[in-house]
Amino acid sequence: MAEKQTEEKKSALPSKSNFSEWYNELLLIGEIMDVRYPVKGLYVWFPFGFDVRKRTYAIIRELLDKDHQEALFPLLIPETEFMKEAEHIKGFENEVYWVTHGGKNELDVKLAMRPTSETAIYPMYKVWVRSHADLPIKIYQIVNTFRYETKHTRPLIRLREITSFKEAHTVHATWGEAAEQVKEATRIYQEFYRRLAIPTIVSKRPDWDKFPGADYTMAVDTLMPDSKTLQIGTAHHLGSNFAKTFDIKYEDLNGEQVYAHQTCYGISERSIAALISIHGDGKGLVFPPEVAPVQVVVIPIIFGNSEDIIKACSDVAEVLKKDGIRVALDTSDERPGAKYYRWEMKGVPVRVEIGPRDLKNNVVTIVRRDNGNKETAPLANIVEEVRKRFEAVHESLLEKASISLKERIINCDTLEEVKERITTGIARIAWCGERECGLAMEEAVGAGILGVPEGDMGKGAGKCPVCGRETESMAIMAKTY
RNA sequence: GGGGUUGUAGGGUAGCCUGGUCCAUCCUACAGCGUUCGGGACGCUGUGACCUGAGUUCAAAUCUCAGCAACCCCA
Repeated sequence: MAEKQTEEKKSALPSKSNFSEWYNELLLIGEIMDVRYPVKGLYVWFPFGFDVRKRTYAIIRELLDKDHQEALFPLLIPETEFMKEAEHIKGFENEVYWVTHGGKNELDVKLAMRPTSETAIYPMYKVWVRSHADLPIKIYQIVNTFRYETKHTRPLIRLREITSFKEAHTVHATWGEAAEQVKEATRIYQEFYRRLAIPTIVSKRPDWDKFPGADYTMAVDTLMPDSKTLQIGTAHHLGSNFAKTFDIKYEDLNGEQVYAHQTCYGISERSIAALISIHGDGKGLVFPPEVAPVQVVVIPIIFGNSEDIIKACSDVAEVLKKDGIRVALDTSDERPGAKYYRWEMKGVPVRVEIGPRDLKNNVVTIVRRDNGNKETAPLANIVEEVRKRFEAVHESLLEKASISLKERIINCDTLEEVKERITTGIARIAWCGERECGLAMEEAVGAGILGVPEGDMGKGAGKCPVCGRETESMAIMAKTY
Protein backbone atom coordinates (compact mmCIF):
# COMPACT_ATOMS: atom_id res chain seq x y z
CA MET A 1 0.00 0.00 0.00
CA ALA A 2 2.72 2.37 0.99
CA GLU A 3 4.55 1.43 -2.17
CA LYS A 4 1.55 2.16 -4.29
CA GLN A 5 1.15 5.57 -2.74
CA THR A 6 4.75 6.38 -3.47
CA GLU A 7 4.23 5.38 -7.05
CA GLU A 8 1.18 7.56 -7.43
CA LYS A 9 2.97 10.43 -5.88
CA LYS A 10 5.81 10.03 -8.29
CA SER A 11 3.70 9.91 -11.41
CA ALA A 12 3.79 13.43 -12.77
CA LEU A 13 0.71 13.10 -14.93
CA PRO A 14 -2.91 12.52 -14.00
CA SER A 15 -4.34 9.35 -15.53
CA LYS A 16 -5.27 9.64 -19.21
CA SER A 17 -8.77 8.49 -18.30
CA ASN A 18 -9.13 11.94 -16.82
CA PHE A 19 -8.46 13.37 -20.24
CA SER A 20 -8.93 17.06 -19.63
CA GLU A 21 -6.52 17.19 -16.72
CA TRP A 22 -4.06 14.86 -18.41
CA TYR A 23 -4.06 17.04 -21.52
CA ASN A 24 -3.46 20.29 -19.68
CA GLU A 25 -0.68 18.86 -17.55
CA LEU A 26 0.98 17.18 -20.48
CA LEU A 27 1.12 20.38 -22.49
CA LEU A 28 2.96 22.03 -19.64
CA ILE A 29 5.23 19.23 -18.40
CA GLY A 30 5.89 18.01 -21.93
CA GLU A 31 6.80 21.58 -22.82
CA ILE A 32 4.43 21.89 -25.75
CA MET A 33 2.51 24.99 -24.68
CA ASP A 34 2.62 27.29 -21.73
CA VAL A 35 -0.96 28.03 -20.81
CA ARG A 36 -0.04 30.75 -18.33
CA TYR A 37 -0.03 33.65 -20.75
CA PRO A 38 -2.29 36.24 -19.16
CA VAL A 39 -4.83 36.63 -21.96
CA LYS A 40 -7.76 34.28 -22.32
CA GLY A 41 -7.44 31.94 -25.27
CA LEU A 42 -3.85 32.86 -26.13
CA TYR A 43 -1.05 30.45 -25.37
CA VAL A 44 2.71 30.28 -25.80
CA TRP A 45 4.56 27.67 -27.82
CA PHE A 46 7.55 26.38 -25.90
CA PRO A 47 10.64 25.85 -28.08
CA PHE A 48 10.11 22.10 -27.80
CA GLY A 49 6.47 22.29 -28.83
CA PHE A 50 7.36 24.67 -31.61
CA ASP A 51 9.84 22.11 -32.87
CA VAL A 52 7.03 19.56 -33.13
CA ARG A 53 4.95 22.15 -34.93
CA LYS A 54 7.77 22.89 -37.33
CA ARG A 55 8.19 19.24 -38.25
CA THR A 56 4.47 18.66 -38.52
CA TYR A 57 4.01 21.64 -40.80
CA ALA A 58 7.00 20.57 -42.87
CA ILE A 59 4.88 17.57 -43.85
CA ILE A 60 1.96 19.76 -44.95
CA ARG A 61 4.32 21.95 -46.91
CA GLU A 62 5.93 18.96 -48.55
CA LEU A 63 2.54 17.60 -49.60
CA LEU A 64 1.16 20.91 -50.82
CA ASP A 65 4.27 22.14 -52.56
CA LYS A 66 3.83 19.45 -55.19
CA ASP A 67 1.25 21.63 -56.92
CA HIS A 68 0.52 24.62 -54.68
CA GLN A 69 2.43 27.81 -54.11
CA GLU A 70 2.98 29.35 -50.71
CA ALA A 71 2.22 33.07 -50.35
CA LEU A 72 1.43 35.53 -47.59
CA PHE A 73 -1.49 37.95 -47.32
CA PRO A 74 -2.03 40.69 -44.73
CA LEU A 75 -3.49 40.13 -41.30
CA LEU A 76 -5.75 43.19 -41.49
CA ILE A 77 -8.78 43.32 -43.72
CA PRO A 78 -10.68 46.54 -44.43
CA GLU A 79 -14.26 46.48 -43.23
CA THR A 80 -15.41 47.32 -46.76
CA GLU A 81 -14.02 44.04 -48.12
CA PHE A 82 -14.91 41.98 -45.09
CA MET A 83 -18.56 42.99 -45.31
CA LYS A 84 -19.09 42.02 -48.93
CA GLU A 85 -20.26 38.42 -48.61
CA ALA A 86 -23.48 38.29 -46.61
CA GLU A 87 -23.41 34.68 -45.43
CA HIS A 88 -19.75 34.87 -44.63
CA ILE A 89 -20.31 37.94 -42.45
CA LYS A 90 -23.13 36.23 -40.61
CA GLY A 91 -20.85 33.30 -39.86
CA PHE A 92 -18.03 35.35 -38.45
CA GLU A 93 -19.17 38.78 -37.32
CA ASN A 94 -19.58 37.80 -33.68
CA GLU A 95 -16.02 36.55 -33.54
CA VAL A 96 -14.10 39.34 -35.20
CA TYR A 97 -11.53 41.49 -33.47
CA TRP A 98 -11.54 45.00 -34.89
CA VAL A 99 -8.68 47.44 -35.12
CA THR A 100 -10.32 50.81 -34.70
CA HIS A 101 -7.43 53.12 -33.97
CA GLY A 102 -4.06 54.02 -35.39
CA GLY A 103 -2.32 55.49 -32.39
CA LYS A 104 -4.81 57.99 -31.04
CA ASN A 105 -6.63 58.54 -34.31
CA GLU A 106 -9.80 56.68 -35.03
CA LEU A 107 -9.62 54.91 -38.40
CA ASP A 108 -12.05 55.93 -41.15
CA VAL A 109 -12.33 52.34 -42.23
CA LYS A 110 -12.08 49.81 -39.42
CA LEU A 111 -9.74 46.88 -39.95
CA ALA A 112 -10.73 43.31 -39.16
CA MET A 113 -8.11 40.93 -37.86
CA ARG A 114 -8.59 37.96 -40.17
CA PRO A 115 -10.72 35.19 -38.67
CA THR A 116 -9.94 33.44 -41.98
CA SER A 117 -8.58 35.01 -45.14
CA GLU A 118 -11.12 34.77 -47.94
CA THR A 119 -11.82 38.47 -47.84
CA ALA A 120 -8.11 39.30 -47.69
CA ILE A 121 -7.18 37.09 -50.61
CA TYR A 122 -10.08 37.40 -53.02
CA PRO A 123 -9.76 41.12 -53.79
CA MET A 124 -6.30 40.20 -55.05
CA TYR A 125 -7.60 37.23 -56.98
CA LYS A 126 -9.93 39.67 -58.74
CA VAL A 127 -6.83 41.48 -59.97
CA TRP A 128 -4.80 38.36 -60.72
CA VAL A 129 -7.36 36.34 -62.62
CA ARG A 130 -7.70 37.51 -66.22
CA SER A 131 -7.96 34.58 -68.56
CA HIS A 132 -8.59 30.86 -68.55
CA ALA A 133 -4.83 30.50 -68.97
CA ASP A 134 -4.33 31.91 -65.46
CA LEU A 135 -6.26 29.00 -64.00
CA PRO A 136 -6.11 27.04 -61.88
CA ILE A 137 -4.58 29.07 -59.08
CA LYS A 138 -3.57 27.06 -56.02
CA ILE A 139 -2.10 29.14 -53.26
CA TYR A 140 -1.76 28.51 -49.55
CA GLN A 141 -0.48 30.39 -46.56
CA ILE A 142 0.35 29.45 -42.98
CA VAL A 143 -0.66 32.26 -40.65
CA ASN A 144 -2.27 33.22 -37.39
CA THR A 145 -5.95 34.11 -37.34
CA PHE A 146 -8.08 35.64 -34.63
CA ARG A 147 -11.49 34.59 -33.40
CA TYR A 148 -13.16 36.01 -30.35
CA GLU A 149 -14.31 32.66 -28.99
CA THR A 150 -16.96 32.97 -26.32
CA LYS A 151 -17.08 29.28 -25.45
CA HIS A 152 -14.58 27.58 -23.22
CA THR A 153 -11.14 28.07 -24.78
CA ARG A 154 -8.62 25.24 -24.83
CA PRO A 155 -4.97 25.18 -25.88
CA LEU A 156 -4.48 23.97 -29.47
CA ILE A 157 -8.19 23.22 -29.79
CA ARG A 158 -10.26 26.34 -29.26
CA LEU A 159 -8.16 29.48 -29.39
CA ARG A 160 -8.65 33.17 -29.77
CA GLU A 161 -5.46 33.31 -31.76
CA ILE A 162 -5.08 30.34 -34.03
CA THR A 163 -1.34 30.49 -34.48
CA SER A 164 -0.90 27.89 -37.17
CA PHE A 165 -3.70 28.13 -39.70
CA LYS A 166 -2.76 26.53 -43.00
CA GLU A 167 -5.30 27.76 -45.51
CA ALA A 168 -5.31 27.00 -49.21
CA HIS A 169 -7.38 28.99 -51.69
CA THR A 170 -7.84 27.75 -55.21
CA VAL A 171 -9.52 29.18 -58.31
CA HIS A 172 -10.85 27.05 -61.14
CA ALA A 173 -12.68 27.47 -64.41
CA THR A 174 -15.56 25.15 -63.66
CA TRP A 175 -17.62 23.92 -60.74
CA GLY A 176 -16.56 20.37 -61.56
CA GLU A 177 -12.87 21.19 -61.43
CA ALA A 178 -13.35 22.84 -58.09
CA ALA A 179 -15.17 19.73 -56.85
CA GLU A 180 -12.20 17.63 -57.95
CA GLN A 181 -9.92 19.95 -55.99
CA VAL A 182 -12.01 19.46 -52.86
CA LYS A 183 -11.51 15.72 -53.26
CA GLU A 184 -7.82 16.24 -53.79
CA ALA A 185 -7.67 18.33 -50.63
CA THR A 186 -9.21 15.58 -48.52
CA ARG A 187 -6.79 13.09 -50.09
CA ILE A 188 -3.87 15.32 -49.13
CA TYR A 189 -5.17 15.67 -45.60
CA GLN A 190 -5.61 11.94 -45.18
CA GLU A 191 -2.05 11.42 -46.34
CA PHE A 192 -0.90 14.09 -43.91
CA TYR A 193 -2.65 12.38 -41.03
CA ARG A 194 -1.38 8.99 -42.06
CA ARG A 195 2.13 10.43 -41.69
CA LEU A 196 1.16 11.51 -38.16
CA ALA A 197 -0.28 8.05 -37.50
CA ILE A 198 -3.71 9.58 -36.92
CA PRO A 199 -6.75 7.74 -38.30
CA THR A 200 -9.45 9.95 -39.79
CA ILE A 201 -13.01 9.92 -41.05
CA VAL A 202 -13.96 12.09 -44.01
CA SER A 203 -17.54 13.15 -44.30
CA LYS A 204 -19.74 15.71 -45.94
CA ARG A 205 -21.03 18.14 -43.35
CA PRO A 206 -24.78 18.66 -43.20
CA ASP A 207 -25.97 21.76 -44.98
CA TRP A 208 -26.58 23.65 -41.73
CA ASP A 209 -23.05 23.04 -40.58
CA LYS A 210 -21.13 24.03 -43.69
CA PHE A 211 -18.69 26.90 -44.02
CA PRO A 212 -20.51 30.23 -44.28
CA GLY A 213 -20.59 31.07 -47.97
CA ALA A 214 -19.77 27.58 -49.26
CA ASP A 215 -21.78 25.27 -51.53
CA TYR A 216 -20.69 22.38 -49.35
CA THR A 217 -18.04 21.38 -46.81
CA MET A 218 -16.05 18.18 -46.52
CA ALA A 219 -14.57 17.59 -43.11
CA VAL A 220 -11.85 15.41 -41.66
CA ASP A 221 -12.52 14.24 -38.10
CA THR A 222 -10.75 12.08 -35.60
CA LEU A 223 -11.85 10.67 -32.27
CA MET A 224 -10.23 11.89 -29.09
CA PRO A 225 -9.62 9.77 -25.98
CA ASP A 226 -12.58 11.34 -24.17
CA SER A 227 -14.89 10.14 -26.96
CA LYS A 228 -15.50 13.52 -28.50
CA THR A 229 -14.63 14.02 -32.13
CA LEU A 230 -12.21 16.71 -33.20
CA GLN A 231 -12.52 18.36 -36.58
CA ILE A 232 -8.96 18.45 -37.85
CA GLY A 233 -9.39 19.56 -41.42
CA THR A 234 -12.00 21.00 -43.74
CA ALA A 235 -12.34 21.53 -47.47
CA HIS A 236 -14.98 23.87 -48.83
CA HIS A 237 -16.45 24.13 -52.29
CA LEU A 238 -17.19 27.82 -52.65
CA GLY A 239 -18.89 27.58 -56.02
CA SER A 240 -18.88 31.01 -57.57
CA ASN A 241 -20.37 32.62 -54.47
CA PHE A 242 -17.27 34.57 -53.59
CA ALA A 243 -16.36 35.06 -57.25
CA LYS A 244 -19.60 36.96 -57.66
CA THR A 245 -19.16 39.19 -54.63
CA PHE A 246 -15.49 39.83 -55.33
CA ASP A 247 -15.94 39.95 -59.08
CA ILE A 248 -13.43 37.25 -59.93
CA LYS A 249 -13.94 36.65 -63.65
CA TYR A 250 -11.89 35.15 -66.44
CA GLU A 251 -12.16 35.28 -70.22
CA ASP A 252 -12.99 31.83 -71.53
CA LEU A 253 -12.08 30.27 -74.87
CA ASN A 254 -15.03 32.01 -76.53
CA GLY A 255 -13.96 35.40 -75.29
CA GLU A 256 -16.75 35.60 -72.71
CA GLN A 257 -16.28 36.91 -69.17
CA VAL A 258 -17.19 34.08 -66.79
CA TYR A 259 -17.23 33.85 -63.01
CA ALA A 260 -14.55 31.59 -61.58
CA HIS A 261 -15.16 28.73 -59.15
CA GLN A 262 -13.27 28.45 -55.92
CA THR A 263 -12.33 26.20 -53.05
CA CYS A 264 -10.59 26.70 -49.78
CA TYR A 265 -9.31 24.20 -47.27
CA GLY A 266 -7.64 24.43 -43.94
CA ILE A 267 -5.75 22.71 -41.18
CA SER A 268 -4.73 24.17 -37.83
CA GLU A 269 -2.76 23.28 -34.71
CA ARG A 270 -5.65 21.03 -33.84
CA SER A 271 -3.59 18.54 -35.83
CA ILE A 272 -1.05 18.73 -33.05
CA ALA A 273 -3.73 18.44 -30.37
CA ALA A 274 -4.77 15.18 -32.03
CA LEU A 275 -1.17 14.03 -32.38
CA ILE A 276 -0.49 14.50 -28.71
CA SER A 277 -3.81 13.25 -27.41
CA ILE A 278 -4.12 10.11 -29.49
CA HIS A 279 -0.60 8.77 -29.03
CA GLY A 280 0.28 10.08 -25.58
CA ASP A 281 0.04 7.84 -22.53
CA GLY A 282 0.44 7.85 -18.76
CA LYS A 283 4.15 8.48 -19.10
CA GLY A 284 3.75 11.48 -21.35
CA LEU A 285 4.21 12.26 -25.00
CA VAL A 286 4.62 9.65 -27.70
CA PHE A 287 5.67 10.86 -31.13
CA PRO A 288 5.91 9.15 -34.47
CA PRO A 289 9.62 9.39 -35.35
CA GLU A 290 9.08 11.73 -38.27
CA VAL A 291 7.89 14.59 -36.06
CA ALA A 292 9.78 13.79 -32.86
CA PRO A 293 12.16 16.65 -32.02
CA VAL A 294 14.51 14.05 -30.54
CA GLN A 295 14.32 10.68 -32.27
CA VAL A 296 16.88 8.78 -30.25
CA VAL A 297 18.26 9.34 -26.80
CA VAL A 298 21.50 7.63 -25.87
CA ILE A 299 21.92 6.91 -22.17
CA PRO A 300 25.17 5.72 -20.65
CA ILE A 301 24.88 3.29 -17.76
CA ILE A 302 27.78 4.17 -15.57
CA PHE A 303 29.59 2.18 -12.91
CA GLY A 304 32.74 3.51 -11.36
CA ASN A 305 34.99 4.29 -14.28
CA SER A 306 32.78 5.93 -16.87
CA GLU A 307 35.18 6.85 -19.66
CA ASP A 308 34.73 3.81 -21.88
CA ILE A 309 30.98 3.93 -21.58
CA ILE A 310 30.75 7.63 -22.36
CA LYS A 311 33.07 7.19 -25.31
CA ALA A 312 30.97 4.33 -26.71
CA CYS A 313 27.79 6.40 -26.27
CA SER A 314 29.12 9.47 -27.97
CA ASP A 315 30.45 7.31 -30.83
CA VAL A 316 26.98 5.82 -31.29
CA ALA A 317 25.42 9.27 -31.15
CA GLU A 318 27.82 10.48 -33.83
CA VAL A 319 27.12 7.57 -36.13
CA LEU A 320 23.38 8.14 -35.83
CA LYS A 321 23.73 11.88 -36.35
CA LYS A 322 25.76 11.33 -39.51
CA ASP A 323 22.83 9.37 -40.85
CA GLY A 324 20.54 12.35 -40.28
CA ILE A 325 18.92 11.09 -37.10
CA ARG A 326 18.10 13.58 -34.34
CA VAL A 327 20.00 12.33 -31.30
CA ALA A 328 20.39 13.44 -27.71
CA LEU A 329 23.21 12.08 -25.58
CA ASP A 330 22.26 12.31 -21.92
CA THR A 331 25.39 12.45 -19.81
CA SER A 332 23.75 14.44 -17.05
CA ASP A 333 24.49 13.47 -13.47
CA GLU A 334 21.31 11.56 -12.81
CA ARG A 335 20.44 7.95 -12.31
CA PRO A 336 19.34 6.10 -15.43
CA GLY A 337 15.78 5.66 -14.20
CA ALA A 338 15.29 9.39 -13.81
CA LYS A 339 16.58 9.89 -17.35
CA TYR A 340 14.23 7.26 -18.73
CA TYR A 341 11.23 9.00 -17.24
CA ARG A 342 12.34 12.38 -18.48
CA TRP A 343 12.85 11.29 -22.09
CA GLU A 344 9.71 9.20 -22.08
CA MET A 345 7.79 12.31 -21.10
CA LYS A 346 9.28 13.99 -24.15
CA GLY A 347 8.05 11.25 -26.45
CA VAL A 348 11.43 10.14 -27.79
CA PRO A 349 10.58 7.10 -29.95
CA VAL A 350 13.76 5.09 -29.40
CA ARG A 351 16.14 4.86 -26.47
CA VAL A 352 19.61 3.38 -26.73
CA GLU A 353 21.40 2.31 -23.54
CA ILE A 354 25.00 1.28 -23.25
CA GLY A 355 26.35 -0.18 -20.02
CA PRO A 356 29.36 -2.31 -19.09
CA ARG A 357 27.48 -5.49 -19.99
CA ASP A 358 26.63 -4.18 -23.46
CA LEU A 359 30.11 -2.91 -24.05
CA LYS A 360 31.61 -6.29 -23.25
CA ASN A 361 29.33 -8.04 -25.75
CA ASN A 362 29.51 -5.37 -28.44
CA VAL A 363 25.79 -4.74 -28.30
CA VAL A 364 23.41 -1.95 -27.30
CA THR A 365 20.09 -2.11 -25.50
CA ILE A 366 17.27 -0.59 -27.56
CA VAL A 367 13.92 0.35 -26.07
CA ARG A 368 10.81 1.46 -27.95
CA ARG A 369 8.77 4.27 -26.44
CA ASP A 370 5.42 3.14 -27.79
CA ASN A 371 5.35 -0.35 -26.27
CA GLY A 372 8.35 -0.39 -23.92
CA ASN A 373 9.92 -3.39 -25.67
CA LYS A 374 13.53 -3.84 -24.67
CA GLU A 375 15.93 -5.68 -26.95
CA THR A 376 19.64 -5.98 -27.55
CA ALA A 377 21.12 -5.33 -30.94
CA PRO A 378 24.64 -5.54 -32.37
CA LEU A 379 26.53 -2.31 -32.05
CA ALA A 380 27.82 -2.60 -35.62
CA ASN A 381 24.29 -2.34 -37.13
CA ILE A 382 23.11 0.51 -34.97
CA VAL A 383 21.76 2.74 -37.76
CA GLU A 384 19.85 -0.03 -39.40
CA GLU A 385 18.47 -1.26 -36.09
CA VAL A 386 17.27 2.21 -35.15
CA ARG A 387 15.71 2.88 -38.57
CA LYS A 388 13.91 -0.44 -38.41
CA ARG A 389 12.37 0.57 -35.12
CA PHE A 390 11.32 3.98 -36.42
CA GLU A 391 9.22 2.25 -39.02
CA ALA A 392 7.84 -0.21 -36.52
CA VAL A 393 6.90 2.55 -34.09
CA HIS A 394 5.06 4.49 -36.76
CA GLU A 395 3.19 1.45 -38.01
CA SER A 396 2.16 0.26 -34.62
CA LEU A 397 1.02 3.72 -33.53
CA LEU A 398 -1.17 3.99 -36.60
CA GLU A 399 -2.50 0.49 -36.20
CA LYS A 400 -3.28 0.92 -32.54
CA ALA A 401 -5.05 4.22 -33.17
CA SER A 402 -6.98 2.83 -36.13
CA ILE A 403 -8.23 -0.13 -34.15
CA SER A 404 -9.21 2.13 -31.29
CA LEU A 405 -11.19 4.33 -33.69
CA LYS A 406 -12.91 1.39 -35.37
CA GLU A 407 -13.88 -0.14 -32.07
CA ARG A 408 -15.58 3.05 -31.01
CA ILE A 409 -17.80 3.44 -34.07
CA ILE A 410 -21.04 1.74 -33.20
CA ASN A 411 -23.99 0.95 -35.45
CA CYS A 412 -27.30 2.08 -34.05
CA ASP A 413 -30.93 1.58 -35.04
CA THR A 414 -32.64 4.02 -32.74
CA LEU A 415 -31.95 7.49 -31.43
CA GLU A 416 -32.02 6.17 -27.85
CA GLU A 417 -29.16 3.90 -28.80
CA VAL A 418 -27.30 6.82 -30.37
CA LYS A 419 -27.71 8.86 -27.24
CA GLU A 420 -26.15 6.09 -25.20
CA ARG A 421 -23.38 5.29 -27.65
CA ILE A 422 -22.06 8.79 -28.15
CA THR A 423 -20.88 8.81 -24.55
CA THR A 424 -18.20 6.31 -25.56
CA GLY A 425 -17.65 7.05 -29.23
CA ILE A 426 -19.25 7.63 -32.60
CA ALA A 427 -22.73 6.41 -33.49
CA ARG A 428 -23.59 5.32 -37.04
CA ILE A 429 -27.23 5.50 -38.01
CA ALA A 430 -29.42 5.70 -41.11
CA TRP A 431 -30.44 9.18 -42.20
CA CYS A 432 -32.56 10.13 -45.17
CA GLY A 433 -30.54 13.27 -45.69
CA GLU A 434 -33.43 15.69 -45.14
CA ARG A 435 -32.68 18.80 -43.16
CA GLU A 436 -35.72 18.57 -40.86
CA CYS A 437 -34.96 14.96 -39.98
CA GLY A 438 -31.30 15.74 -39.34
CA LEU A 439 -32.08 18.65 -37.06
CA ALA A 440 -34.64 16.56 -35.21
CA MET A 441 -32.03 13.82 -34.71
CA GLU A 442 -29.53 16.30 -33.33
CA GLU A 443 -32.17 17.73 -31.03
CA ALA A 444 -33.23 14.31 -29.75
CA VAL A 445 -29.69 13.14 -29.12
CA GLY A 446 -28.09 16.34 -27.93
CA ALA A 447 -25.14 15.96 -30.28
CA GLY A 448 -24.23 16.79 -33.85
CA ILE A 449 -24.43 14.93 -37.11
CA LEU A 450 -20.90 14.96 -38.50
CA GLY A 451 -22.22 13.96 -41.88
CA VAL A 452 -22.36 11.07 -44.27
CA PRO A 453 -18.89 9.55 -44.38
CA GLU A 454 -17.07 8.76 -47.60
CA GLY A 455 -16.81 5.14 -48.60
CA ASP A 456 -18.52 2.11 -47.09
CA MET A 457 -19.05 3.72 -43.73
CA GLY A 458 -21.58 6.06 -45.29
CA LYS A 459 -23.49 3.32 -47.07
CA GLY A 460 -25.97 0.77 -45.79
CA ALA A 461 -29.67 0.02 -45.77
CA GLY A 462 -31.89 1.38 -43.05
CA LYS A 463 -34.79 3.58 -42.12
CA CYS A 464 -34.47 7.21 -41.16
CA PRO A 465 -35.26 7.28 -37.42
CA VAL A 466 -37.37 10.43 -37.83
CA CYS A 467 -39.46 10.06 -41.00
CA GLY A 468 -39.10 6.31 -41.38
CA ARG A 469 -38.21 6.47 -45.06
CA GLU A 470 -35.94 3.78 -46.48
CA THR A 471 -32.47 5.11 -47.14
CA GLU A 472 -29.11 3.83 -48.22
CA SER A 473 -26.98 6.47 -46.56
CA MET A 474 -25.62 6.30 -43.06
CA ALA A 475 -24.70 9.31 -40.97
CA ILE A 476 -22.33 9.46 -38.05
CA MET A 477 -23.14 11.34 -34.86
CA ALA A 478 -20.87 12.25 -31.98
CA LYS A 479 -20.13 14.73 -29.26
CA THR A 480 -17.79 17.26 -30.73
CA TYR A 481 -15.20 19.74 -29.58
C1' G B 1 -25.83 33.70 -22.30
C1' G B 2 -26.73 32.73 -16.64
C1' G B 3 -24.77 31.12 -11.88
C1' G B 4 -20.83 29.68 -8.60
C1' U B 5 -15.72 28.96 -6.86
C1' U B 6 -10.76 30.48 -6.94
C1' G B 7 -5.93 33.42 -7.59
C1' U B 8 0.19 32.76 -2.04
C1' A B 9 7.77 30.81 -4.95
C1' G B 10 8.63 26.34 -10.88
C1' G B 11 4.56 22.90 -8.71
C1' G B 12 1.33 21.58 -4.30
C1' U B 13 -0.73 23.58 0.28
C1' A B 14 -1.63 26.42 5.22
C1' G B 15 -2.78 31.21 6.84
C1' C B 16 -7.86 35.02 5.21
C1' C B 17 -13.70 34.33 8.74
C1' U B 18 -11.59 37.55 13.71
C1' G B 19 -5.99 43.00 9.93
C1' G B 20 -0.25 43.07 13.64
C1' U B 21 2.53 37.35 16.50
C1' C B 22 4.56 35.35 9.32
C1' C B 23 11.38 34.26 9.16
C1' A B 24 4.95 29.39 7.08
C1' U B 25 5.45 24.60 4.95
C1' C B 26 6.02 20.32 1.53
C1' C B 27 7.84 18.69 -3.31
C1' U B 28 8.78 15.43 -8.76
C1' A B 29 11.48 23.10 -8.53
C1' C B 30 16.16 25.76 -8.93
C1' A B 31 21.65 26.60 -7.55
C1' G B 32 26.35 24.73 -5.25
C1' C B 33 29.40 20.67 -3.06
C1' G B 34 30.17 15.50 -2.05
C1' U B 35 28.91 10.28 -2.29
C1' U B 36 26.13 7.62 -6.19
C1' C B 37 24.30 5.39 -11.15
C1' G B 38 20.95 -1.60 -15.53
C1' G B 39 13.65 2.05 -13.98
C1' G B 40 12.20 8.29 -10.47
C1' A B 41 19.30 8.07 -5.11
C1' C B 42 21.01 10.47 -0.67
C1' G B 43 23.35 14.18 2.59
C1' C B 44 24.59 19.16 3.56
C1' U B 45 24.19 24.42 2.26
C1' G B 46 21.37 27.89 -0.21
C1' U B 47 17.33 30.38 -3.62
C1' G B 48 12.48 31.78 -4.36
C1' A B 49 5.77 34.11 -3.40
C1' C B 50 1.17 36.70 -1.34
C1' C B 51 -2.64 38.28 -9.61
C1' U B 52 -3.03 43.90 -10.96
C1' G B 53 -4.92 48.69 -9.53
C1' A B 54 -7.54 51.81 -6.28
C1' G B 55 -9.66 52.35 -1.36
C1' U B 56 -10.16 51.73 4.20
C1' U B 57 -6.33 51.71 8.20
C1' C B 58 -1.13 53.55 12.49
C1' A B 59 -0.87 48.70 9.97
C1' A B 60 -3.52 44.60 4.35
C1' A B 61 -1.77 37.92 1.87
C1' U B 62 -6.14 38.89 5.15
C1' C B 63 -11.42 43.84 4.65
C1' U B 64 -14.03 46.82 0.26
C1' C B 65 -14.46 48.01 -4.99
C1' A B 66 -12.82 47.44 -9.99
C1' G B 67 -9.92 44.87 -13.55
C1' C B 68 -7.39 40.57 -15.41
C1' A B 69 -7.00 35.28 -15.33
C1' A B 70 -8.37 30.18 -14.17
C1' C B 71 -11.79 26.28 -12.94
C1' C B 72 -16.79 24.14 -12.24
C1' C B 73 -22.14 23.87 -13.08
C1' C B 74 -26.51 25.12 -15.99
C1' A B 75 -28.58 26.72 -20.97
